[in-house]
Amino acid sequence: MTLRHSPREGSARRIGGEIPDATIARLPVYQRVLAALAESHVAIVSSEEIAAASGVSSANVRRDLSHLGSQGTRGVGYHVFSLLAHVTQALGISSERPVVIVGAGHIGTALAAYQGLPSRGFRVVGVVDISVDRVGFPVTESTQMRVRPLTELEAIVREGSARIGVIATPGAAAQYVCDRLVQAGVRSILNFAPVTLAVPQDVEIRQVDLAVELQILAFHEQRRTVTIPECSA
Amino acid sequence: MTLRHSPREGSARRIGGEIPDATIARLPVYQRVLAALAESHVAIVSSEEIAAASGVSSANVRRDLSHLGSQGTRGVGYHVFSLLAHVTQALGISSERPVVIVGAGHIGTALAAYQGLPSRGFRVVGVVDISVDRVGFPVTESTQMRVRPLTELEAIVREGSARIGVIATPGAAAQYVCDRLVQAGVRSILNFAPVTLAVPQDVEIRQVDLAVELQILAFHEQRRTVTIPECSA
DNA sequence: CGGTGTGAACCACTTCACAGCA
DNA sequence: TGCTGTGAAGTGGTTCACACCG
Repeated sequence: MTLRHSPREGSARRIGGEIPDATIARLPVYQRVLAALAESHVAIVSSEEIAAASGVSSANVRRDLSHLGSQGTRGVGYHVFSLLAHVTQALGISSERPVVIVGAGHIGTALAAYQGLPSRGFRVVGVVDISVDRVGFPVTESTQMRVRPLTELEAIVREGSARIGVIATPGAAAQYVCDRLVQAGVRSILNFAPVTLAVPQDVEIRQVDLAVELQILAFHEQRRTVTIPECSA
Repeated sequence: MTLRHSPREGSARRIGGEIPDATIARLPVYQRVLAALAESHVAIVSSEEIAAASGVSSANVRRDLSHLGSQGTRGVGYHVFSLLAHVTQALGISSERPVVIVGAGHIGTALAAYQGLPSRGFRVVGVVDISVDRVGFPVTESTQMRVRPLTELEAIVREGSARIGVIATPGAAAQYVCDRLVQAGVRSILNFAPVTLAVPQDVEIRQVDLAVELQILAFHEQRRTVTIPECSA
């Protein structure tokens, strides 16, 4: 799932275009699709094609893109390169965003090893863990980055200017780690631990729980087998 | 993120209570919270308390629970055990759901090793990979389950009666694997590869893209720094 | 033509506010 | 008295349908 924690940042107006949250959640997908098209030297694309490649309705794609004030050509479509630039710009990939990862288990390592991060504007400035079995060892085979001790968390955040943190620890440690991240100045947290975290209002949390995703699938699966699949009139 | 693929299953009515999707996505969270309370031998809980522990408003909790036709006591609260039973029952955890995982990289391994799965009603019946470097080796240190070759995918699905599959492969392989899963009879797929998959209408896909989650955080992060944080009247 | 951009209708979900009951 | 359960109002997002224009 993806809990949205703060119902609506009581203050904090948006910039010009007033982009809805639902649109923002889709922009990265469009970006990926457009990047692939650009790679294939496709110059023009229609909302219908973007829709098909993103699993969204074409009307929704057009609405989303209109929020960026983006410029398609009527009767033709969108210019892939300029649209990609627009989307990328809206997502703010201009600068390199430092990210710190807490927990060098499977998920933490997966994220640290993920090839797609640099191209999306992220740089992992450190992976920390509490276990002596992991500290000092390379994060993955393909990197020379080493896992650092939890004690260095604050130093890593400070030196790397990280404002985004990832919690990939067991549930029991999550709130403690969260507090330390917030204390160190991290403002955005991606939490993989299966617990609800308490944070100050100005810190944003995104929750990803793998078991929850499976449970949602299972629910629909169950319903499908109980319900009559085709029910006309 | 969590793309909802089918805008609304054109057919397929819901059962009695007509439970909304948004509620379903929160039920697993309530389940977790209630299980923890039960563990602590708490007998009664109010919607306010559940709300606090789940990061949801109390009105929303009450509304959600009312969809299950659940029975709280006015002036008192909910009986933890019976409510937990209700929620669990609604999620359909009665039976053990077999799951097959494709890709024994970090994410696939993380899921296979996740302790929380059995208690939520899932059983991993197989982990397959195409790489000779992984096939035959134990999935994790703590299991005797071994990674099996991709060629055995269909056999594993059949023998394990798996109707849920997880794709944890590189993007390039995802559609191919997806086709094979569907062909083998899998009806629900959790996809971690950063691609949009094409599936028949009766197959449900849930998409989890770690980079997308980070990008959404980054967007808000950016906006926060650009916008005036406190803007009264 | 053909595809964008968008008002307007529609829909799903959330929140408010309070009646109703232990 | 206090908390549930729920009509009614509010909010945000999606879809429709078509005017508009290259």
